[in-house]
Amino acid sequence: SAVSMRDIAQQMDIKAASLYNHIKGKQEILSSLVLHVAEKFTNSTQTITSQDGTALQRLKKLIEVHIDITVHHADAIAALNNDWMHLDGQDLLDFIAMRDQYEENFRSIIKQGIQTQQIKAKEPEVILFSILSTLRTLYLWNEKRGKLEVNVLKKELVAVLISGIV
Amino acid sequence: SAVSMRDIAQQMDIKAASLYNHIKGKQEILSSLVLHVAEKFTNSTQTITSQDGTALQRLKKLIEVHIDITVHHADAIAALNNDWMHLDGQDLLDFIAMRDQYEENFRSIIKQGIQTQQIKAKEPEVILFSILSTLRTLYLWNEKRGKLEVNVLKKELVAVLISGIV
DNA sequence: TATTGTAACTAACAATCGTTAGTTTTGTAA
DNA sequence: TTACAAAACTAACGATTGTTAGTTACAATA
Repeated sequence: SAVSMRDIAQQMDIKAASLYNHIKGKQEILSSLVLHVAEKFTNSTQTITSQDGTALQRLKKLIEVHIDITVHHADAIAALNNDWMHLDGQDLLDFIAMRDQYEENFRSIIKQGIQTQQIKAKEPEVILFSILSTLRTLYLWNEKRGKLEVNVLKKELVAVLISGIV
Repeated sequence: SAVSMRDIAQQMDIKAASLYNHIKGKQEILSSLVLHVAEKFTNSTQTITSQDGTALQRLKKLIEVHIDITVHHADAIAALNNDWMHLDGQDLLDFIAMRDQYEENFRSIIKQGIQTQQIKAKEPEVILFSILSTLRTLYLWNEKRGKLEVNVLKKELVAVLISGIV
């Protein structure tokens, strides 16, 4: 609601009513933005989970893929993070299902790592939350900052999230 | 804008107009929520920065204090995280000044740690961003989850953020 | 040249927003 | 019992919202 249809139209140098020649309504803008990237995230974890590798290799890959998607879809991710709860009907249900699946895949990789003793036996939820929080906020920080080169960013962030800072 | 004055009034079992016997307007609700906790955060970093101790001791203390404030002011922190940009006039300027000061204190502790070699020589901004993202999102996760006991939460989170997970 | 589909436009709608004015109820102190 | 202040109420305001109806401009195709 922070952006009106008239705001959007103005940015496109047309009138608000003209938007309706192209889209069904405001909700469609939101859902096409959000569901599109949500699928990307969910599909990528699904792929990684189904491939083989140690938990740590998978976790590293997961972080790198998340960074890639973030860098290439910063705007849509802003919508996803802040406005997913304003999706309606089936769109909302679909989003929640995808988010749950994404988190569940993430969680299972962490648990696998704890079981094989590659990861220290901490509360898995604390680890999951800590990593996910950082990744989900990356879109904000990446444009504010002087934009590190993507590969440098990956390397540094993987190191900090996995090995800590000491 | 996701919450109307009529919504707020309904939760209080009064009519919207009656709110104006107690407050000046909607903006006052926002600013009193946000500025109050913002001061808490900024004051606490200021105190820690002025006390002595190694960088790592300070960093640990900083994380613990942030967790304390979060647990005790979850609702106001939701407003701070999501709606600080809707503050107006001097309130907005004050908030930004406090936020900048908070981050600057955080940053200087990290840099101090790198200089004394207590902290690995990574990009300080990546470390700052990673820790702050996690702390800022804690309010969301803390109510969703089964609420770990505060001291357990502190111990686990400090360990994950500082020592990593391997 | 005539036709047709795309995409712009103006004007207006019903709903909702924050807020104000003016009035009534309620509880406490004199 | 009276007086007064606090806090509730009703009703309405002007502005803004998403959306629709109806119309016009324009480019490509037959």
